[in-house]
Amino acid sequence: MTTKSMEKGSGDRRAIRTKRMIRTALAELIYEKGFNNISVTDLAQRADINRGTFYLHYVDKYDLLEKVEGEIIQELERETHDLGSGNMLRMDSTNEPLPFMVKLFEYFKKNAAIIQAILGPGGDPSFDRKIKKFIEHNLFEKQKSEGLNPEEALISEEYFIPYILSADLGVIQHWLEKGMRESPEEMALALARMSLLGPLRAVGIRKDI
Amino acid sequence: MTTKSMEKGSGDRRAIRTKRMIRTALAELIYEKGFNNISVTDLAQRADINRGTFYLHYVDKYDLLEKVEGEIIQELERETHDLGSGNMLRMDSTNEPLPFMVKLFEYFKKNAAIIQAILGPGGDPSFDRKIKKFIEHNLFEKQKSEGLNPEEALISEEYFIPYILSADLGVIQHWLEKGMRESPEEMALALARMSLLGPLRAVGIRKDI
DNA sequence: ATGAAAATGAACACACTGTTGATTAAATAT
DNA sequence: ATATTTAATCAACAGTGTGTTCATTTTCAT
Repeated sequence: MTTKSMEKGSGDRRAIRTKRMIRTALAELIYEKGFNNISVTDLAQRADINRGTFYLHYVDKYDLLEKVEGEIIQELERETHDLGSGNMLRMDSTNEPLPFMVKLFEYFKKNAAIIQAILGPGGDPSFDRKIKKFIEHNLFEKQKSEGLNPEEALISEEYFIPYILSADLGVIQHWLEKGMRESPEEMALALARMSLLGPLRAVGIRKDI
Repeated sequence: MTTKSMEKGSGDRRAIRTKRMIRTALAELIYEKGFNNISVTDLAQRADINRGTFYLHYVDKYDLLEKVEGEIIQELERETHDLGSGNMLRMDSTNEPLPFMVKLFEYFKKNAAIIQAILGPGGDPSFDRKIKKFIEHNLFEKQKSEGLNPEEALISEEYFIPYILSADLGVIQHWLEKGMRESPEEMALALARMSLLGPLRAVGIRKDI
């Protein structure tokens, strides 16, 4: 887009420092009082910068949130784009997690503070959808209906993807909130098993079906 | 609490009318511009009432949202409390949906406008949790771990409930957004099958496991 | 060391807030 | 049908946060 580097003032130490402090303040404040109740004044105070400085980098607090979310998605794409072929529909072992899912849990663990804030009750309800869309692109890419036999389908094809995506994200959130006690590998495996066998059989009940 | 009826001014026709108009305005405006960007002034204009009148009923817009959400949960409880025994863990037929789930879809269809607004991207991220908690109380009440054999569990018991709750709500949201083309019975049955058999087998892929 | 870029501090009009008091309108009760 | 009670209106108020500007100071890159 721009002719110079890539964005206005992203090369300067000060600008980077300022943005970092604003982002940290954002995570803290969302967690403390919810995004709704945050003012730019709050952010500036918490980040220990002049209020005017905030407007040097962001239009308003919504612009800030949007950009932070965008950077998270971009970073996720960067860290997972080389993990191709790990398609959900081809997964056949209940003893090996999908590499993509492992990476996902690892990234979430690494950036738990800001992600938990945005995904949490005081966060942004639209981020949920952005994450799901990202996961969908990676789990069900292209060959969506390959190997799918409409004759044998017990349910409409339309709903099993939202089912899995929501389930996965729900488990991720639960894991985050409970302090990330399990390893990314354990979690990714648990998800694979629940989607393959069904949550009820995977947990040991209902092995009779 | 109060000695008189139950709440200040809830018996008067005018008060009821006003509240109804404010609620309708709320649903519309959330849908249009998101709860974040709504002002009390907006609500009053859209509902065609004096701004001061709003403050006669609610403290602020957050109070309004909270009360609307509370009423939804209360109404749900009222409409489903007689549907006992429909426990998820005891469900054994893949041809009969849980009555509780059918009722849930029916209620959501009946109140689609406001619920879609609050659950949607411009809505309240904490409502998600309230709904899930309500569903959990009804699907997994009390006898949580009955019939559960820890020896045979492939995954930690802790995660299958969040898995199912998130999956269910995700499917409900998808159904709402796509215009509620399927009947509540169809949807409840699809959910039952996916949780019993696993989403992948239920849709016709992966019958080999 | 010098020019460029970022951060500061103060000031500004503006929009929305939440409250008040006086007045009008409409519902309920008898 | 009228009296009484309750809700809604209207205008005005100070208060808070907004987004912008401009002159000035500080820091960075080279």
